[in-house]
Amino acid sequence: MTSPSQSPTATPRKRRARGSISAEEILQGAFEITAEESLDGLSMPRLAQKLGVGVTSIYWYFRSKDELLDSMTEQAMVRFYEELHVPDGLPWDEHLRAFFTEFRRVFQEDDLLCDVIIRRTGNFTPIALKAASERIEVVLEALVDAGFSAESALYAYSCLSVYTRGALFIERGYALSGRPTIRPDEAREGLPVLDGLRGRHTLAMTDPDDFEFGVENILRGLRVLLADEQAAGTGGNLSDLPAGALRLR
Amino acid sequence: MTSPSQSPTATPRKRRARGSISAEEILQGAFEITAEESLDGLSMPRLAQKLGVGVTSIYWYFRSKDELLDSMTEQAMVRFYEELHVPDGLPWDEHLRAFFTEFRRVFQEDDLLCDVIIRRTGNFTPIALKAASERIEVVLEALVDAGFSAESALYAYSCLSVYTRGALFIERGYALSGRPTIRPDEAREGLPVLDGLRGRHTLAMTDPDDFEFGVENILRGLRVLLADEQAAGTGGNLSDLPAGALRLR
DNA sequence: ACCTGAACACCGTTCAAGT
DNA sequence: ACCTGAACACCGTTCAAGT
Repeated sequence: MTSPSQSPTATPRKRRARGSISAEEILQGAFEITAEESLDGLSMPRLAQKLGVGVTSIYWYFRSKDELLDSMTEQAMVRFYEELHVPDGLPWDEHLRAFFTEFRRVFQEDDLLCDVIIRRTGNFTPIALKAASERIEVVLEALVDAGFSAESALYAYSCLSVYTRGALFIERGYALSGRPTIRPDEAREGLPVLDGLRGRHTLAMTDPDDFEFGVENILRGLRVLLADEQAAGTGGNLSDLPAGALRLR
Repeated sequence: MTSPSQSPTATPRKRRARGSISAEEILQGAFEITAEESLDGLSMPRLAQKLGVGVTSIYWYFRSKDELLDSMTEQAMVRFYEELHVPDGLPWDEHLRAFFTEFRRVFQEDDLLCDVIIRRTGNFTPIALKAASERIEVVLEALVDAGFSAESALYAYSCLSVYTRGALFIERGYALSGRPTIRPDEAREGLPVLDGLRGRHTLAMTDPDDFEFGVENILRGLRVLLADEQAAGTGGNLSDLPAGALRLR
């Protein structure tokens, strides 16, 4: 009555044929469970049950749950870049804005991708890293074409990437905690500036207007940097001349 | 031989007296375990064992592990701000730089604080939120004194905060994954810009020079914003005049 | 009012088989 | 070569007591 093989007459589930499972099928099941609830709801027993397979069978295809997650990340990475649509031919700053706005949009709309990519940065396999690098390269080339040095281009990308992923981390953390995002205003009592913003501004720091400000502000900084670099760079190794020194020529 | 109460003659651990445990003592034990290994190593049984207490006793003081973690976050918050030393009297941009550089330093040097505060944003209790708000207010006031509007001050703080916490999230993710931070360079093959930076720049995006660039670039953006705001703001509601329009007076 | 062990429903993983 | 159940060492949490 309590055991899985209930009474002796009930079928305890047939043994599956030799080639009847595959890594691909396991991965698909894992994605389905994660999509239905969350990554926390994904367990080896639940997955085995869903596939109609003994728990241990999964370990033939994936040495550990971690290895399974790594494969999910790789596969999700491909899916992510397929969904990331950024128009061509934009000026560099509009390009960055479009790229990171879209970057954020895709992850906001798909918690699964967020859990399996953003929250697993640091667990990227070489394959996942390669996929990311290829997409980053495209953005870097646009920046270099616009006049940034390769170094500055990567710094610029990194800054926006860390900012955007930071916002996603924080937002996902709120969602997973199950607590209300909008916080009680008591925390602002006796704090004149914060209290003055009551009603106009939450402390979430990741609302749409926060994100827009953040991206625009980083772009503002990059524009100044580019102007400085171009002013200094045309004559050779002049990067410590004051900005605009060459305009006198 | 295998059971905790080994042979009948061995002491199975005495029953503790009525007032012999306290929430404070439990919290302290929880911090010790977390400091010795990591937050993942903290479990209710391990904690009970460390305290010489039945597992269930902890549940008298904390309704759940989550509630215990919430209390840890609150207490860590106080500790964090005690360790955060930012000099007084700096100009606003140097103030922000000092604040967030120090912010990052403290969390980098103390994984426990990082695990219990940064990685638990979204789980802040009203008490934790209050502590944070009070410290944020100080920074906001410095910005308002420098001429920023209250809105811009909070946006500015949020941008740097999200960026800094993003960097900490990512770095901690690398550390916890146990994988090497410096990645194989194969991912760069066939990618001219990234390949050209080989050896000079990893893809971690959170190295010290990355962070410095990110903060400086955000400050650059804020300087332009402040100049625009001051130019537009002196005459009243002129925020859509082009920057510098009032300088002609 | 406080502390307790036994028990429940879960985990991830290993082992020694089966076919 | 692939699939299996039993078993191990863990979890967080609840219950029905003890004192």
